[in-house]
Amino acid sequence: MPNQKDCNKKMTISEFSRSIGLSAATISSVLNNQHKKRGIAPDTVERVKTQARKLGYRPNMAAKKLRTHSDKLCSFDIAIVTCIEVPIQFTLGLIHAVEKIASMEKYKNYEFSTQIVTYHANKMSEMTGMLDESRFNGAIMTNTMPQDDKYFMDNEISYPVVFLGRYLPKYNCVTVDVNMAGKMAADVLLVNCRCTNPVVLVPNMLTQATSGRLEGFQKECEWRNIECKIIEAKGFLEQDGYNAVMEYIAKGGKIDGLYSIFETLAVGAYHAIKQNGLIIPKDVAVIETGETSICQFMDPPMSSFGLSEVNMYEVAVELLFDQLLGSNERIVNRILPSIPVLRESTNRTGETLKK
Amino acid sequence: MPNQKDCNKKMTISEFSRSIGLSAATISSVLNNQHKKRGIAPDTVERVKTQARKLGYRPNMAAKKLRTHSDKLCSFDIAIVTCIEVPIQFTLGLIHAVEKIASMEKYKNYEFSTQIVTYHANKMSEMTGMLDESRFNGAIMTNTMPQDDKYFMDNEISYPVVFLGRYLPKYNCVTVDVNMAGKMAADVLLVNCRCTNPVVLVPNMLTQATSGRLEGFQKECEWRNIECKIIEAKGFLEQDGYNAVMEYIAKGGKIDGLYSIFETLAVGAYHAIKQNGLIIPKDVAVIETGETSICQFMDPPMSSFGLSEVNMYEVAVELLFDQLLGSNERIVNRILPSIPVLRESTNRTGETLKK
DNA sequence: TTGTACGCGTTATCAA
DNA sequence: TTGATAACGCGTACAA
Repeated sequence: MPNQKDCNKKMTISEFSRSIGLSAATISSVLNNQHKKRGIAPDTVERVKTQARKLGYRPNMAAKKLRTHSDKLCSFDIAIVTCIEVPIQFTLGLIHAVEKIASMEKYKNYEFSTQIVTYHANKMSEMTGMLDESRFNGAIMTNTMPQDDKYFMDNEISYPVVFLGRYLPKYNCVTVDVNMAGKMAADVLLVNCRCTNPVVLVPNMLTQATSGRLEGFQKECEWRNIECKIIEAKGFLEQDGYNAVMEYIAKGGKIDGLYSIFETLAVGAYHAIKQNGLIIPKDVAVIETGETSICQFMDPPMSSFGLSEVNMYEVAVELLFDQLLGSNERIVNRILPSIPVLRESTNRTGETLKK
Repeated sequence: MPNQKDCNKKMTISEFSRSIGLSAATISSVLNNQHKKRGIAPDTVERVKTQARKLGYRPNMAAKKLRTHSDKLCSFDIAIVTCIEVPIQFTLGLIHAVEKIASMEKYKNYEFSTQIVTYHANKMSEMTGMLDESRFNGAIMTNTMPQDDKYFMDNEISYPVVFLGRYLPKYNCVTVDVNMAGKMAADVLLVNCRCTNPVVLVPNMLTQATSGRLEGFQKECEWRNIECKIIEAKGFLEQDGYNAVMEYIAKGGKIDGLYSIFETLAVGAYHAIKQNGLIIPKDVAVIETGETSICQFMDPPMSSFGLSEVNMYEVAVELLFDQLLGSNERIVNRILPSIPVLRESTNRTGETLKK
């Protein structure tokens, strides 16, 4: 009898049963601590436990749940699907949101089990079981890349799904008005700060959200007849933002205003700007996308785009839950406003900003 | 026939079957896009789809997997268990680690499905199914609070589990040498920086890891006969760290060195220190626990404790996987060294630090 | 003290 | 074109 480690197929309780010469019922009761109630002989208990360890037997969860959860409350398996390459702050927000929404009164009779599913950028088509309802009952998709979006448009997901931060006409979406955000960022830099050499800092992979911001920013610059440079970082991390800006300045690139369309990049950019002896906001005004908790603790506090009082994650999760319960048939597209939160990094008038 | 929304019990395909007057097999094939292959009549297909939407029918994943995945490769359900109150950067590292370790050659015949399970601080005892192998085959426990640790010591988890960042004798653990970290932090502040008014900044809830650091720091201060003050923040967030330090200074508290045992708190503390006109490191030297990507981009770059080349998350995940496959019976306790990464925030000699 | 038989909800196969 | 039936792996009531 090979143990689990040497065997591709998952061992079942009946194989276990054969290997030890006891019935499956006996084994089951021992492994679930029911042996006292059932009155199993102490040395049988020991034999079973020892053999379980030796074989590396692990019960099949699907079978176990099927048998056990049947008459319990109604449960759903949901997934948070995210691309592994993007720093997954989003995922955190979603996990918290699931916890919070699930505890709402209206869902008290339901149980939600959350899976995390990761995939590689633009490789969604290589995943199996994403279109059919064969892995989970519902999902929130986030951080998808253009190829992935295309895959979902060319094909059809057959279960409730909410796309977060991107708009795909066929599906439920919760997005922010990214074009508007880009436009407003440009307005802040060009009008408020009177920048003449604005620069946009972007990651090397553009999602629908990030490219929308870039576009909004560029259009506004164009309209105002001001040239706008683009710096492409080699990834999504602080270090990538730092490297990109250092290189740009070293090459003599001009800059008196920076719009970072990804938060972590802005943190690195801040450092690069200061290291070049430039002062924020006097020499370079900075604004970025993604109002997270550290913005106001940067030095100087960094202007950003927030989401007012609405929590994007909670909106997405509640939408998914309602779709799961089957009330809404129609496709929902919620566009949340993107509100600029102006701080010192774009304050060139020297006025004290109200708290 | 009530739809899913009005019914506590989960609707099954046979109820669906009765409600529409078709066999379960027919319904199943339609909902799984097998109707072409099976030659189902077009209007039957339509009827089934319509009814499915009307009823809000969602298949039972456990049953589906049981039937479908049987002869596929061997799969395990694992969980990342984390307390909801703590900002879950740890969770992120774990998710990435699972992705990475699962793709290793030695696990190519296995499939891992990752669940996220959250619970409230010190309320582990109120969770169901955490001791028996009834929800997942294995788990990584992190961010547990003292009461939770006690619960796990008083009871027995019957499946493979790895505790991350805390030491519980009965179980596999991957920890860092927190006492040593606390001691070294004290050495940096007291010896290198010659601080005479060291302060420790702690969150309001102490885990085993955080209290170990505090203890190590305090002991070292005591041994050197220097008094050390403790500031307790009201939570784990930047804002909490900021508030706590502002309040301490406002009350006339002395401070010329700060050890923050939680990273986000340090970010807020930085801001508070600067806002009081104090200069880092000249007036206040700062060091913290948790080498994350933003440390080196703070102004000035912040000293911290890192984990050298070993990735704590990956160690934990690989340990769990190996236990799942049943090779190791013995309990493993891996203590990883905590390496100080000194940057400008503790550099009082004015020397240029090597990169 | 242990084994037998059944059913959980689904899908694949075969029969009609 | 559709329905009946068996089987997936497990837990439990009941029989032995």
